[in-house]
Amino acid sequence: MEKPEKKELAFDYDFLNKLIVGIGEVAKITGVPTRQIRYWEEKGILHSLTEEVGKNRRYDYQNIKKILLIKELMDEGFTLEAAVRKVETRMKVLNEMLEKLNLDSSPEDSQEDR
Amino acid sequence: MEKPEKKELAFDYDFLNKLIVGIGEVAKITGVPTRQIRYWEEKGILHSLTEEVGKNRRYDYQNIKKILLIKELMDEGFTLEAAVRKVETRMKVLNEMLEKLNLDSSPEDSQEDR
DNA sequence: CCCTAAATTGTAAATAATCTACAATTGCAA
DNA sequence: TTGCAATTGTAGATTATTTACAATTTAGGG
Repeated sequence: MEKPEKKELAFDYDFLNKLIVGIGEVAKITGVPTRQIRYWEEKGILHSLTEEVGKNRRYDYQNIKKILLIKELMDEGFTLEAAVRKVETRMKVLNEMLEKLNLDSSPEDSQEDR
Repeated sequence: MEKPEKKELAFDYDFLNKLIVGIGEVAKITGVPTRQIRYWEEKGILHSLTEEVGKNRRYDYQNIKKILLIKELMDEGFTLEAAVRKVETRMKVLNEMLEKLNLDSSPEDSQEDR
């Protein structure tokens, strides 16, 4: 059912987990300007992984995904608040999914071909 | 319409494609210090997506993957050169795979402007 | 041990990117 | 028009990255 090659790429939950990105890259990835990202965060919509105030903001996969989803909805005409409300439930699904996948792959990994 | 939830996470090739990361984040993700990443690049092993000299280096999924693979091999005792040689073939497989997946998933993606 | 080349590391000075905070502007609906 | 949500602008300070030159460590062969 599955080729050995496939495993290599499909899929890198491990990678997604380690993923950390600065605000500039998030802007490039999502198309949402840094200024706007900071604004959303200031409103409590996003929660970046900032270590301490003054230090640069860091975003994980979930954060980036959330930004993308909100942007999509707003492009369709939703207000920020409505978009956030709508995205909230999708994020719950996403989080549960990631959590589940983590449990599967965490116990003892990386004994790959060598 | 076309959104089975499963596809949402599994698998985000689209996301991997847009992914761009700064050198600091790459270091945190891979565990390879920034100084060493620059050294490898200077040797021609890596090719970051730097727009112009003086500007910050940017890395995509393939770059990060390559760094991770090289690091793994070196941790096992390979020299840098040997590790690079070994990784080169794996990267070819990875690239082909990504390319193929791109062809499959690209038509779905719509407006991207702004 | 000595030598050589590979591999890595250190650091200064300049530049790029991000930070916070305060203010201004736009868009829309009542 | 008024009011509020949403966004945008920017100055000045701070953090992160850049290049370049040099020093250090590591592994093998002689």
